[in-house]
Amino acid sequence: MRSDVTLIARQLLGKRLCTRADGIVTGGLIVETEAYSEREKGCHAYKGITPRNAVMYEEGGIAYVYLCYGIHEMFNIVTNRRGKADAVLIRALEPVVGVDVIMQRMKARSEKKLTAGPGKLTKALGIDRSRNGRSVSSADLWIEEAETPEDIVCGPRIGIDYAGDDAHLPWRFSLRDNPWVSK
DNA sequence: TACGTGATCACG
DNA sequence: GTGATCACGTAA
Repeated sequence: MRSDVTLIARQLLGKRLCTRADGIVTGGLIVETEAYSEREKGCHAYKGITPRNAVMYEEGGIAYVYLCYGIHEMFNIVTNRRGKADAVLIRALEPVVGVDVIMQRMKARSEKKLTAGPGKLTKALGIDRSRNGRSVSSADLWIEEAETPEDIVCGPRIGIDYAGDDAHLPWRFSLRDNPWVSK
């Protein structure tokens, strides 16, 4: 293993995720993540490789973006070595860079809850499936060191009841009491 | 709590 | 081809 996906999910908290979309830079602090691994039933790669999940099997450091419920783009970071399908879903951000643009994209008047949820933050940062398989260390999509989290909490992942026992794994991580964490 | 929404995948 | 399902968000 390159590194355990749950460790990487924790380490991503507090970092700043930025994109350039339509020539505009927006970004936010990562405050909530979830880990997924091919060895548990919550993961898209549990039953093996398919056209959709193929990028999860690539060398880590690229994006896995897919459409969920026909509406929402979901943004993950692939984390393991080639052939080992692990990924971290980014579930919530605290908006920091280009907040005015983010508010326009979200058609919001208040900054509240702009990016609290995996489907919302992709819209806010202009991430869609065209980013699938692209590096997360590029001029259009990158991660910066920012804050060192003081208090991380974990719990079961959201929306994966189909995973049976694995739905109870405490693989969701967030910053304690952070107001930008999703419901 | 209910449902929109359309890609995806396991069938045949 | 077809149909069930889905790592959500919003309205109510």
